[in-house]
Parts: sequence; structure tokens; C-alpha cells
Amino acid sequence: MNQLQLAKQLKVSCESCSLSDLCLPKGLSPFELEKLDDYIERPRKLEPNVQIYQPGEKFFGIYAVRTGGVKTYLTKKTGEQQILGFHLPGEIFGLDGLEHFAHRCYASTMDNTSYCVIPFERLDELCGELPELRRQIYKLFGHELNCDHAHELLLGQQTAHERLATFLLSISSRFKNRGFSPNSFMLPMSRHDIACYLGIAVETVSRLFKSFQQQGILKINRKQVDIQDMERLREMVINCEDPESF
Amino acid sequence: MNQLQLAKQLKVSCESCSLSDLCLPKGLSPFELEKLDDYIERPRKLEPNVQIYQPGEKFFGIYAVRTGGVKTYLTKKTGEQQILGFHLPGEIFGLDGLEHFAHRCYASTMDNTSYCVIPFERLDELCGELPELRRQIYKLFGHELNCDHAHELLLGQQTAHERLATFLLSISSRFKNRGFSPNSFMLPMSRHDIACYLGIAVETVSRLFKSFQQQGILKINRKQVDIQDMERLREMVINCEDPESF
DNA sequence: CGCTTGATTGATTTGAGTCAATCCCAGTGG
DNA sequence: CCACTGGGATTGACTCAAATCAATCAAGCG
Repeated sequence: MNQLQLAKQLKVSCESCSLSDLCLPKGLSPFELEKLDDYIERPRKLEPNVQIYQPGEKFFGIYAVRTGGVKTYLTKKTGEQQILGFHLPGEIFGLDGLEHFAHRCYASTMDNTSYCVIPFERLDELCGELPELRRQIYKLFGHELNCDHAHELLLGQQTAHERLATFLLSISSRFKNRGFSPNSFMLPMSRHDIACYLGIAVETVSRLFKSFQQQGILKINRKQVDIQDMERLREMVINCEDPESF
Repeated sequence: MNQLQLAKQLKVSCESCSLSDLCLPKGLSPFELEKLDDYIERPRKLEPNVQIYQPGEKFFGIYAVRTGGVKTYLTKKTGEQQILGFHLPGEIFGLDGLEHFAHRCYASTMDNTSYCVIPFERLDELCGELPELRRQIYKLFGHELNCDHAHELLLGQQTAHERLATFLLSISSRFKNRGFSPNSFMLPMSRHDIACYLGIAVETVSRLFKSFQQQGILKINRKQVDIQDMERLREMVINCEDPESF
């Protein structure tokens, strides 16, 4: 099999994994793609609420979600957790392990989930040879950092209703980017997890969903969300710097 | 001049910049150090409250603080800012520009400040040749991410007094790492900036400082802090996962 | 020596948390 | 097939930590 055929095969496998435009291969030449493919482990499958890694565990590589959903979080000794991020199909996680080559936070599935692991040692070796891959890694890094910054703005300066609106818009746009409807989707996480991510109480999440529904902004039934007035949702956070403004 | 002499010269210049153990050169061989030195621009000096970059501006490289202090922040359209991080001498900032090779947040001086810029294009080229430099970059990057995660935990789950205690412990340990006293130091930022970083009101910061002082935990006069009971300060955040636990 | 800006202090308000019942599925088993 | 059950979700009543509003106060400075 020649290089182009191999590259094509990878492309299909990555497309089926929703990562084609979002995961590492983007922007790589067929030859570069092929070299990377050799190192990516085939998907692993897990049930809901299974821990993938925890603080102190050795860092093996970057994780890419194929199906389902993953949350990363830190905890206080008293048990409360702060969810740092939700990772939907096509998104990556695990970079918290880069500082000491050991993870610093927890990662757990929220649903039946499959994911790939890209071994970091190999990825790093390839980075030495492939400038385009390095650039891809920087972009990935920078994206993670910018997501965390937006989350800090949310946690530090937004009111509870701004937080929920921001959260819904983020989930909606991420589904949209992946070719799903931005107006109608299933939330992969519980009310409790939403509350932990937004830094508010579960009860507040419930009350806000009810209030949004009464205002005709959306319909919500359990985890099914139907956004009816995207514009009004955007207005609720128009006071905030638009994260897509350039 | 041979390579070793050049390397020594750099080492001195970096030592005088407080970055010897913290900035990029750590762990590089003399030869590698020398190659990197060729690319680092000599320090720039700025007055207090000068903007270094803002969202949308082209990303040229990684910034390293030599003296003074820098804050990075995002703003809401209504004007409130969320400070993302304080950058003290020997620390770096600017990685927010990695995603799109354009910055996503603001960076301003808080004091008379000097800093170096390490041009990213050159740094990246060197990364292709020097595996140890790549590792250093990963570490730097992971560190930034982990700092942001700790900040998210603070903003999402800690009470006002836990936040201030966490903040003081962080500043104290950073001064200590740089060879200064961990018990007696000058805060480089205003009460307003502390409040913006902690996601609370200025008045609350004032009241908490007063309360800490009445409890005999510290003495504070304007920006001069003298920690008198480090143990009690630690107990105030003992409920939280110790960030130095491994 | 006023002036400006940042810090402190006090009085009052309020958004969101906490506590305490239900409610409502989804899954289980008879 | 349907009653039972347990955990997440919702709702209501009440509380409280911190914000807001409103004066000072203090320090640096032209």
C-alpha cells in the first residue's frame, strides 16, 4: 500500500470520528498524516461515570473524544468539585499532564464514551520532524488556554443567568461546528455537572431553565434542549466580549 | 569567543533577570543555550499602567517579566475586567496568542516593568532541532494551564476569605521561589486588581485584610504585607486540594 | 496646600445558596 | 404488564455572604 492510500484510510477513520477538521491531522500533508496515524491507538470504550485519570497519574498522551462526553475537574477536600471543561466528540483533553508529565486533575466519562489516545512521546518525536504538526499542537494548546480564560471570565464576572446563557451558546456552537443542529440537542451532562461547571447551585440551574422557558427563549425537557430564540440568548451575554469577534 | 563563553555570558544575563531557573534556558545544554540567546530580544522598559498588547494584536512571541509586574485580563463590554493572571519577575505570559497567532486578552504593566520577548518563529525553528527545548515549552505550557485551572477552582468554589488566603499563599510562594522573603513583601498590584483577580468587590478585599489583621494572621500597610501566621493562612484553604501535593 | 485617586469603613440590599419537600422518570423485578 | 423504587430534577421558603451605595480617609503630587 502506498503512502497516499494509507493517508486516505486514516482520513476516513478520522472523519468517522468527527475529528477531521478539529483533531491533529488538520493541515498535515498525506505523508505527515500517515506517520501520525501509525502512532494513534485505536479507540477505547467506557461506560458512563468511569474515571479515565486522576491527579498524580502518569501522563501518556493527548485524549480525543470520539463519542459520548468527558468532564475534567478539580476537587476540594470537602468534596465539592469544580468542573474545568466538558469535552464533546471531536474535542481533546489531557493537556493538564504536560507540566510534570503527570495529570493534575480528574477526567471522567459522562456517558457511554469512546476515545483515542495519541501517545505523547511519539507525537513529540514527530514534532521534531514536522513543522506543520508543531503548529497544530500550538493551536491546540492556545485553544485550551483561551477556553479556560473565557471560563475564568464567566466564573468571576458573570451573573447566574449570564453563565447559563453563555454555557448554552457554547454547547450550541460546538454542536454546530460538528454538523449537528445548533438549535436542538441533547445535553450529555447532568444538572449537577452544569452547576459545577458554572459555579452555581443545582437549584439555581433548575430555576434558570424554568425562567428561560417562561420567557420563550427555549424549551427544555430533561436533557433535550430546543433553543427558540437564539438572538435573545445572545443578548443576555452581549455585555461580554464576543469570543468569536475575530 | 567560543560556545562555552557565550553560554556563560547568557547565563549571567539570565540570572540577573531572575529567570535562570524558571525561564526557557533551564535544562538546555550550553550549546543549545547559545543558539536560543541569539534570538532573545534585549529587555524593554515600560511605565506603570501601559498596555503591552490587546485582543486581536498579532502574536510575536513569548514574554518574560524581568522586573515589575504585568497583569493579563479580559473585559466585559460594560467595562468590568477579569484579571486572568499576575506575572511577576521570572514569569512568562503571552501564550494566549498561540491559537490564532493573535492575542485574545489584554496585557498591561502594573508598575515600572522590564521584560524580554522571545520571538516565536525563531523559538519554533529551534524546537525542531532541540528536543530539550520542546520539553521546556511543554512544561511552560502545562504550567500555565494548571495555573488557570487552580484559578477556576478558586473562582467557582471558594469563599471570599479562602480566595484571599489562596492568593496571598500563591504570591508568597512565588516570591520565595525567587529567593525573596515569603513572609514580608510588597504587593505589586492595587486593591482593585486583587479584587478583579479574585472575582470579588474591592470593599470585600479591604474588609478581609482588616479581618486577617485583627486575627493576627498578618500585618498590612498599603502594599506592604507581613505574614505573621503562615500556618493559619494555610488552614483557611486546607479544605482545598493542595496544589503542591506532588 | 488643595486636588485627585485609591483605600477604608459603615449601612443597606440582594442574588443566589441552603434547607426541605415533593416530583418524575428509568430501571427493576414480580 | 405494571407496581415499586431510588436518584436526579424541580419547587418553595427562608437565610446569608457579599455586593452595592454612600461617606470619609489618606497619601502622593503639582
